[in-house]
Amino acid sequence: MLTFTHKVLNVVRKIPVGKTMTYGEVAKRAGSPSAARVVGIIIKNNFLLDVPCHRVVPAGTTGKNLTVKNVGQYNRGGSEAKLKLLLAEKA
DNA sequence: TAGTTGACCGGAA
DNA sequence: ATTCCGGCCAACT
Repeated sequence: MLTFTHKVLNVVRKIPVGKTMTYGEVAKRAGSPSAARVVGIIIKNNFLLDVPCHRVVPAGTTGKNLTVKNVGQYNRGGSEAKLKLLLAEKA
């Protein structure tokens, strides 16, 4: 029934490799521009590899500002692992 | 069942 | 420039 959760997962799943999308953008695409937090919660509770949660970064985080403090949290190996993955895919 | 928290964002003081 | 507030929806207690 395509709920917010499903939409968010679907959107994140569509993120191409080497690209990053902000929580706000995902939330916007999901149907609720201000529900960026929920996006994090959903992704956090979702452990499927189909959803590249490590490609989702907080707003203002660009390829230049990629730092442990800017990449945001990660349910797998912490911000460090997330940063590593992003750098590896972005290259 | 209801209340509180939470991987955020944008605007305001 | 920094700090505070409200908002959205799902998961946890």
